[in-house]
Amino acid sequence: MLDVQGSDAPLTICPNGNPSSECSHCKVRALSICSALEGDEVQALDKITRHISFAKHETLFAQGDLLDAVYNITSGSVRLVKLLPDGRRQIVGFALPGDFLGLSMSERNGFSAEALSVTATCQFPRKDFSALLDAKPHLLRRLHSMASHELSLAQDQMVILGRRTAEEKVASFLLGLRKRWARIDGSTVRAPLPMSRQDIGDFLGLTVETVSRMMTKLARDKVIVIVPDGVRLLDPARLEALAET
Amino acid sequence: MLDVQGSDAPLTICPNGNPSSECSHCKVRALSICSALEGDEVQALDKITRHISFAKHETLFAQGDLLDAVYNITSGSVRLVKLLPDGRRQIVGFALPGDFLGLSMSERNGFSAEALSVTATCQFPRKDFSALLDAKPHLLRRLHSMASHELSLAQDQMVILGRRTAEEKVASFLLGLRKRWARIDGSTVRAPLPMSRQDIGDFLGLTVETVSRMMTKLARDKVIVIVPDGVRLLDPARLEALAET
DNA sequence: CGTTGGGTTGATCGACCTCAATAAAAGTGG
DNA sequence: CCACTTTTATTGAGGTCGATCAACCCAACG
Repeated sequence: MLDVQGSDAPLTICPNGNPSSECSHCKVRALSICSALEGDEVQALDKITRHISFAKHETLFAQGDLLDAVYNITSGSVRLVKLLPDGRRQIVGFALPGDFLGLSMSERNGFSAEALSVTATCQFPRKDFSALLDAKPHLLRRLHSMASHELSLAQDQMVILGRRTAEEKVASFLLGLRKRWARIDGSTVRAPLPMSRQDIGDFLGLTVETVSRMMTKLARDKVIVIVPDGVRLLDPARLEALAET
Repeated sequence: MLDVQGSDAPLTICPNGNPSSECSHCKVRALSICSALEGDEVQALDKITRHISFAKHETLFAQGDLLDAVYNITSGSVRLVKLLPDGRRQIVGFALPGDFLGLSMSERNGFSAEALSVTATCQFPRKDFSALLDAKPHLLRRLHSMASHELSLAQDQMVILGRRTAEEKVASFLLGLRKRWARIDGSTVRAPLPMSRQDIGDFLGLTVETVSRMMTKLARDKVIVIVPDGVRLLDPARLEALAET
C-alpha cells in the first residue's frame, strides 16, 4: 500500500487553512473543480474548506442520508455503492484523486461513498459551497461540466453492463481505469487496482469468480501482468481490440 | 398512434415566434428547462427558439456528430441510442415531453437521438443557448439540476442492468416509465409504450424474446394488462414487489 | 391479397453463476 | 519474528437463466 501512515491517530488533519495543505500546493488542483478559480477566488474556497482523511473502508457518506457536505478527493480512492434491499450490490463508480463527490448538489445521496484506502479529501459544507456557486458562475459551469462528464461515463458504463461479454467488461474496465490514472500520475502502462475483485465484479455486473477467471485469462494471453495492487498492461492495443470499443 | 398527422408535409413548423406556439402557451413548460425563466426572460429564450418536428424514426442528431443545437421535447418521444462497432445496441434513455436533449452542452454527442413517433421540439442553437446560460445563472442552475437528475437516473439504470433479473428489469422499467408519464399527463395506471420491444430490450440489456416473455408473464399474473400502444398497471404494489426496489 | 415488420411462443444451447475446495495474503497476538 | 486466524483470490465441477434459433401470428399497407 502506498498511503500507509500511522493509522490510530485521529484522521482529521489540518482543519481550516493549514499552510502546508493550502490549495496553492495542491497536486490535483488542475484536475479538480478548483481549476475554475484563480488567485484570490481560491481563497474564498479555502475559507470553507476542511481537510479530512478517511481510513480504509471508512464511510464518507451513506446512501439515503442528507448530503451536508461535498468532497474533493486529493489522494486515495473511493467506491460509490448502491445496495438493493436484498443485499445485492452495484458499484456505480470509483472516485480517484481530483474527483468531486456531490456533483449533483442534491438533497440526498443516491449511494454510499466508502474509502478503498486511506483517503484525503477537501470537505466543503454544502450550503457554503452552494453559496459560492451563486457567487461564482464559472465555478458552476465547471461543476456542470464535471457532472456532464460523469453522465457520459455513466452512459458508457450502461453499454458495458448491458451489451458486453465478461471478457469485454474486464478489458474495458482496465483500459478505462488506466486512462484515468494517466491523467493523475502520467503512467501509461500501470493501472493500480485499489479495489477488490468483488468490487470490480459489483461494478461490472459479474461475480468475483468470473472477474478472477477473466483476469487470469488476460494474463495467460500475455495482454496484462498481474502485479501487487494492480495490473500492468503489456499490450494495450490487444486489450482495446478485446474491449470492442 | 396518437400524434399522427399528414406526414409528407415538411416537418418544420412555425420557425421563430409563431404566436400559437409561444412559450406562454406551452403545455410542458413547468416540466422543462424553461421553468427557470420568468416573464421577459422567457422572451430572450423565445428569440433563439426554432420549433421543429421530426417524423417517426427521424434522427435529431447522430452519435459522434458535433452538437450544434440542443432540444426541448414538447410532444412525442425519442430514444437515445449508443451503437457498438459490431452492431450491438444499447439505449441509454428515452426522452419524453418536457425532457431536454443536450444537457451536457458538450462538443460531441455520445449517442444518437431518434424520434419514436412524430415529435415536436424547441430547438436552440448551442452557441446562443450557451450565451444565454452565461447571462442567466439560474438557467444554468436549472440545467445543472436537470443533468444531475439524469445522472441519478443513469445510476439507477446501472443497478438495473448489472444486478437485476429479467423480470425485475421489466417490472422496474414499467414502473419508472409510469412515474414519468404521471408527471406529464397525470395518469396513474396507464403507461404508453411508444418504443418497440426491441428498444425495451436494448434499454434493459435483454433480447426481444425475453422482454416479450416477461410481459406476457406479468399479464398472465394479472399484474398488468397489455393494451394497444402500451400497458395498464393493474397492481402497482405487486409490480413494485417484483421490481425489488 | 401478398408482403412486411412487430410480436409471441417453443426448443435447445451456452455464458456466466453457484457451490465447493484450495491457495495466497494480510492481519493479530504472543 | 513466527503460529494462527481471517480475508481475499484462484481454480474446478455442475447448474441455470437468458440467449439463440426457428416457427408462427397478426395488423398495416400497397
